[in-house]
Amino acid sequence: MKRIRTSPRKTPVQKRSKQMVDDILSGAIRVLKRQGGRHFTTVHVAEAVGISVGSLYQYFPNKDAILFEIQRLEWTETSRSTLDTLADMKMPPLDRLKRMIVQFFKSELEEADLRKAIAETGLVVEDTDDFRAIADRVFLAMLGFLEEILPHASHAQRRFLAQFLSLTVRSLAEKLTTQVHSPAEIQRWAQACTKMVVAFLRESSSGGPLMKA
Amino acid sequence: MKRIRTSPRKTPVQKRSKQMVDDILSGAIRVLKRQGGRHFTTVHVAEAVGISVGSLYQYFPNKDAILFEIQRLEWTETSRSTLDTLADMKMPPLDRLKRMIVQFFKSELEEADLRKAIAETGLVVEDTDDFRAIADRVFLAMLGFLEEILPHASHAQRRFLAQFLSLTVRSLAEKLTTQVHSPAEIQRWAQACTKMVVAFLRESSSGGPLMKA
Amino acid sequence: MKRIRTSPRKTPVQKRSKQMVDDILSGAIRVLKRQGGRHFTTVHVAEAVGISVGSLYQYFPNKDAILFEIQRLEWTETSRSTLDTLADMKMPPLDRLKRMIVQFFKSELEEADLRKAIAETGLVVEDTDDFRAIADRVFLAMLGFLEEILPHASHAQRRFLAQFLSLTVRSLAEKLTTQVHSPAEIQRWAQACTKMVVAFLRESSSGGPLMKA
Amino acid sequence: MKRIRTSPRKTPVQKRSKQMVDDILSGAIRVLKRQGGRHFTTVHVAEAVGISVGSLYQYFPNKDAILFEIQRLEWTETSRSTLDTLADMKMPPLDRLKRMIVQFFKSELEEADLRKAIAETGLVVEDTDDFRAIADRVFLAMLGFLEEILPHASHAQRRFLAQFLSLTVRSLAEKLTTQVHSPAEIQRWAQACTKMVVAFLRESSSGGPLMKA
DNA sequence: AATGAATGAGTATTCATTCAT
DNA sequence: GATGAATGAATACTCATTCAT
Repeated sequence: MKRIRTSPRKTPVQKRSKQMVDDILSGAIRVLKRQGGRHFTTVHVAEAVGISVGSLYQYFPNKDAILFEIQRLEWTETSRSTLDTLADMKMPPLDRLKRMIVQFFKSELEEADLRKAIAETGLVVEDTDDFRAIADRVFLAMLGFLEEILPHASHAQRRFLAQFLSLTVRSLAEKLTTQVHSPAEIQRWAQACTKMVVAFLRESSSGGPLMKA
Repeated sequence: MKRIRTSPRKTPVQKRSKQMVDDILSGAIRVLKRQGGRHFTTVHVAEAVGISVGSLYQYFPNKDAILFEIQRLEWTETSRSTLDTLADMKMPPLDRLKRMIVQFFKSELEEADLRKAIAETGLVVEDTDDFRAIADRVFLAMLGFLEEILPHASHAQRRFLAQFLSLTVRSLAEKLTTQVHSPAEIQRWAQACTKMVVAFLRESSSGGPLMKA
Repeated sequence: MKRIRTSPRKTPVQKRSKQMVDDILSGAIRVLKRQGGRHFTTVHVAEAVGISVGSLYQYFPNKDAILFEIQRLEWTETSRSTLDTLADMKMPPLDRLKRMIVQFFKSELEEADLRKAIAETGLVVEDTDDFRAIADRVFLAMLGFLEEILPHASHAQRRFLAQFLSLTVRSLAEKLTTQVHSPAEIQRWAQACTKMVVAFLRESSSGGPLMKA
Repeated sequence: MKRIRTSPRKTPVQKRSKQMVDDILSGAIRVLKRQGGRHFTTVHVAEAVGISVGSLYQYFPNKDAILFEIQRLEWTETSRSTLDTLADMKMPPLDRLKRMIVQFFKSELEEADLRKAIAETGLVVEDTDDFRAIADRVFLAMLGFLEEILPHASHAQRRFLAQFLSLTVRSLAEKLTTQVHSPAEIQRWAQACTKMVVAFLRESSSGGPLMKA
């Protein structure tokens, strides 16, 4: 089982390197979107960036590392903006939840073709430390949120719910956006998703009060 | 966009051929599970089956067709047993739903490593006629089920719900089983899933009665 | 250098065999014309004939032998009708020559696509006993013709001329018909060819008389 | 109908590349002459050149392109030296014609085995732009020559003659040299060919004067 | 005699990665 | 640091020929 070496050969420190890494990643994304995952080659990427393959390998130890980093960034970015919303105390909890879900679905829609291309690539990253780190962050945010709205639930129950809800929303959004591409439709699904999740939460808080929306 | 040619070059005749096709598929599955999707090659499969590459190509037009067929069979089988449960009139509706979800999660768990290997292969089959045919069958069964338990809902509403629920359950089950492998855990998630879905249905039937569980 | 085994594994004696051989050859010709030389395979031929590959090999020792036989037959047939004309004593000699050339060009035109397909096959047969046998027959006929019209030339001179004229006409006709496909054009070239040949003969007979046309 | 892609994937830069291309071509020619067209494989060529297959493909997009280039170069070279002779105003016209024909036959003799090997390869290039470009150049040169010696002929007549003579000489030389390999014999045939052509030209100029020989 | 499934060597082509310049 | 030519293992697929039934 081929381990994915993710770390760049040499840690990029200077700004120049950071810039280069970014350029490579956007070049790679361009190649993925344009040619699909089956034609994603290092030479293509280097060409798209306007550098040589050799230079590419100065910043990434191998091809998979590039794909991996693209995934990681997308997740990081999506989860960050998503969690910001969830933690935005200016809104009532359920509004935040709803907003977050809609936002998340939209952002998954935007990345749908990229995700498809990465899938064609054969890269599978679900069981990776970096991935789990992000998932953990989401988990914690969700846990915080649940403490807010389900103060009477047991800790264990909230832990489970946090994972359950994250995974449900994420998996549905990912799968959906590979099949449906109309923003209006996506919106509708996001609303249904919200409704379902809320119904579930309400049920789960039975006995205890669910905060009002 | 490379079309997947599914049908064998020559229609295999009789039982002997049927046997051969089955052997190839199980060989292919063995290779996938043992070596992962990245080493799934025609030669490996032929070796695993104990035949020559040439013979392989007598029964499948190309490598993708083998993977495709594995997927198709898995889906067909899973959806069939799943739908049988949903239509089993000996049980009250919500019991059937619950049972179906648990069953579905279990069967996805069994196929988890296979699905991962196929994913590593880079094959993307979501937008394929065969796939959609199966999805349609599931959709219709779900529609029938919803007519039973949500008799007062509009047709359009039921259509949407049918798609929504199918996709939700399927995407959650698939994603979950790539990460969690303990049957007990899976069971727990399946129950939560059921609870969520039922809560959602109850909410959706508000005004009208939801059959008793 | 791979020798071409031309003789069938077992000499076909009965009518049935003769018939079969013919069927195979016409099937092969059909395949050549339809699919071109690059896709000329034994299985295709067998299918076209409506028999099994195994049976094919009952009548021809290998694929090249089929191609070879097609060539041989075409040559035999073309040369036969051609030589008949040359030997048809009812016409004055130069009329026969002219007629023969025109006829030959036409028949090469008809076979042009077949010849192209065979060429794509990579079969080269020029230096083969069977080929030389036919060439010899043509040579002898031409020699006879030259005795008629150049009675005063030396034997050696006539021998050379016989070969020269045969090869000239044949090579021109073959090359021409791979490039020009309009019958009218071919006719025109055949006439020019005749004129050239006659001029040459007249010149070659200088001193002695060239028969009147 | 498979188009032949001639240009290399990437334009090779500078002299170094030019050298490499030349090396590959001579290696390919060596392979063709040594092993014949049936064993002309990319691996063999790479070995003969002393490089890897990968490098081969840096300079030629596919196998056919190599063969094609060999042919093209041979034609270019042969036609060039041939046309130089035909245009060499220091000699009287018919001497130039004679010399050209002899020269052409000799050069075809030298390339005979190469041509045979290429033929065995199954490559058919007659109806290709590059080929026609060369043929056109020959045609124009011949046309110029005919203006010189047949000033009274019509333009149309000269056009036809130019094509006719080119094709006649070329086809005869090619065919002959696949069968006869003695330089003395070739010489003799070239002379006969010249004589025939001149006789034909004389005839064609009847009425008008043909320059003195 | 006929069949056609099985064979497996053969081949073109790709592409991640290295390393001399 | 940058370059990009060179590498060559990897791999899908073909097809002439055989031979058990």
